[in-house]
Amino acid sequence: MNSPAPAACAPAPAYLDRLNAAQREAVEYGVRGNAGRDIPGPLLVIAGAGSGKTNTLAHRVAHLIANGADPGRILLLTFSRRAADEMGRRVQRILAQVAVDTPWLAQATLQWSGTFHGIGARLLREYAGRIGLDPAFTIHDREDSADLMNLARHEAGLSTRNKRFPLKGTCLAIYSAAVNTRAPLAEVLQTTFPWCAEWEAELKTLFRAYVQAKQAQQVLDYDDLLLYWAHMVAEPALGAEIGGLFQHVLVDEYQDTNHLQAEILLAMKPDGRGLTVVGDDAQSIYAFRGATIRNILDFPARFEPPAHRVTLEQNYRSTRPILDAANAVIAQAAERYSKDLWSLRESTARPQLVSVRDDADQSAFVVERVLARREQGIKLKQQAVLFRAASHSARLEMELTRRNIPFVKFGGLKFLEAAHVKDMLAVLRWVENLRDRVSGFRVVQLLVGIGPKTAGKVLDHVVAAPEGCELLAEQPVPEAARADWQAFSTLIEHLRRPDAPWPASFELACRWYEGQMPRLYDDAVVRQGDIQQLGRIAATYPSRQRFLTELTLDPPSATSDEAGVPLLDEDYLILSTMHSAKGQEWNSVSVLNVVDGCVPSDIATRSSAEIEEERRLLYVAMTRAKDHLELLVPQRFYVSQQQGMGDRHVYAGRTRFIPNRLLPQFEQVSWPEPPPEFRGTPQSRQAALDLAAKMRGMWD
DNA sequence: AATTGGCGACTTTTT
DNA sequence: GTCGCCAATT
Repeated sequence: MNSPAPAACAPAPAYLDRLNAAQREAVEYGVRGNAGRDIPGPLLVIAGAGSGKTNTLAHRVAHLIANGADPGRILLLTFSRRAADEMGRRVQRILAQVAVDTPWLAQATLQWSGTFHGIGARLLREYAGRIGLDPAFTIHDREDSADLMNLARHEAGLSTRNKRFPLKGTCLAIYSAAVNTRAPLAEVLQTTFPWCAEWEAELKTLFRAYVQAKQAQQVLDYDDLLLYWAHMVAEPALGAEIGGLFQHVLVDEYQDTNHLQAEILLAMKPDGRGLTVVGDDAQSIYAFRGATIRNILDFPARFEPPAHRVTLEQNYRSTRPILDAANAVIAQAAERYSKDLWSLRESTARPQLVSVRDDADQSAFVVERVLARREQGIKLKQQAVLFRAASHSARLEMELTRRNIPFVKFGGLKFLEAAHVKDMLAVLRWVENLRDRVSGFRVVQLLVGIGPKTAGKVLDHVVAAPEGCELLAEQPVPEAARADWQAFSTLIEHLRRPDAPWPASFELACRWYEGQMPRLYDDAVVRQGDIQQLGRIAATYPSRQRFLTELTLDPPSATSDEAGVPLLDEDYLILSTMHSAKGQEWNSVSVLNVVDGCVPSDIATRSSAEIEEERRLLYVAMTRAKDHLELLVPQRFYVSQQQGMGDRHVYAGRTRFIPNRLLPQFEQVSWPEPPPEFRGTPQSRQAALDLAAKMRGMWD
């Protein structure tokens, strides 16, 4: 290695100067310039909101590489693909600065960075042969998995009971919760799905059938990517081999990992050497997905000696009044968190608590303020509107569209759930894996004259056929469908050839499907736009398999009002669910519907654990703001549909997370402001308002 | 056997 | 406004 190892007395590299003491400790812990032979012990970094977490992690990765670690043997696990990309960019930027004396460093790129699920998929394909898995397995997204669960549910005769059996989505949620928390079914039912507890035995049977179906069809669901990975590395020999691929494993957002993910890490790095985890227990918001705060709290004690712990408490993001308000909200949590955040960014502007009449006024207010701030030079991209559920922004979206303000919405995305997009993907997935029954069932029924019965027969024949000669053309389809079937089977056979070019074969499939669309959908023209959009995405992947895998694991995270990804240099407002806002920051943040029943969501107030998670969610939303924060409190809150068929409007109060004694942290605002000439009691205002004008108007 | 029409139940957050 | 299931119709 031609990199000069820094001597003990050499001045610290310049890139470390920008860090504060705690950040620097986190970056330098256990890193010694000896070409990476000495692997540091386990490290836990508790990084408060806005404390430079991403930057610190990126610096640690760069520092490891600069000190001789092999970039190809660093595994970086992030929460989303977007976070992985951002981290990669930052590491490269830092290395480029270091590389003045050591040019080879500038070439270093991370080979293994991505989400747990993405990395799992990649490892499973590489090790498929060793664990009895077909390397061409396809991956089901949540809806596909639910469909397969439904198939199993019908076959097990569970759909026609006198008593209603849980629906497919619920069954899958129960299954997933059991897998991800590694808890026995009875316990999961008891704690999370008490209303389904009576079905324990039937559910067990169903899950057994579901697993069998997946295996027969060579498909994996999201949970399998973790589950197979965990079982693979639990095998001592394989665990050591796969763990040994990586000198360093760094995990971001560790507070939102689940039991299964922790198991994977421990199996790969049993003594914790080379392991770094970063997170914030106050920002844990994915318990509904099996994440547990215990992972981060119990991390140090899992090792002997315990993991080293560094806490980043200085917040660089928010002004002091914003941080004070956020701290006050989280301080009321039942559990005391492990740090106190502080900021040096002075400001006299407190966050605003804005009282508006209803949804319409809320949207009008937000639009007005967003435009006003843009006038002051704050770009739309630097402003975000956050909300609890994707549907809460509907009214605002209408208003923005009406006033021609471009926006991009993150979270709650339905692009891949639209029927026509699913059709098209099912074609490709069936081509990839003819045993995939969910895809096949969908595709075959696209033809005229073929329904569930024929489709079932066809799929049985395909599976029964000897490997490699499925002879699609000779399937038992009714006379009426014969001609269409010929064209269709030729297409599929053609696409299945190993030398079928990509993305040209997408176009081919697309042309066939577009032929079916007018018959299937009244609004085929609109839907064709989506299919073309899909084609553009497909063209950015090197192969059909990569396209299918990565689209399932990392679906497009945003939609804009107009079809098509907005140009990067275009300015647009950010709309996002609070969950999708994780890890982001904006100059100004508006939070919609800060109302009880919404935050906390009234569906999530069954247990105190759920309420605590909602509190953290509000905390996450508030701490996204740098300079401006406004929380909107509509007095009349529109509820789209609730079980009780009461009013569609609910008069809800301000969220319970901001009780009266917290009010001094906020500036309280009413909107619309009463016009100056009518300032006074509400009664006098109204009395003065109408009558006088009407009297005069009578004689005009 | 496929398709169409109608009725009832449900509607968080996401890899 | 939508999804899933069932009965009537082609």
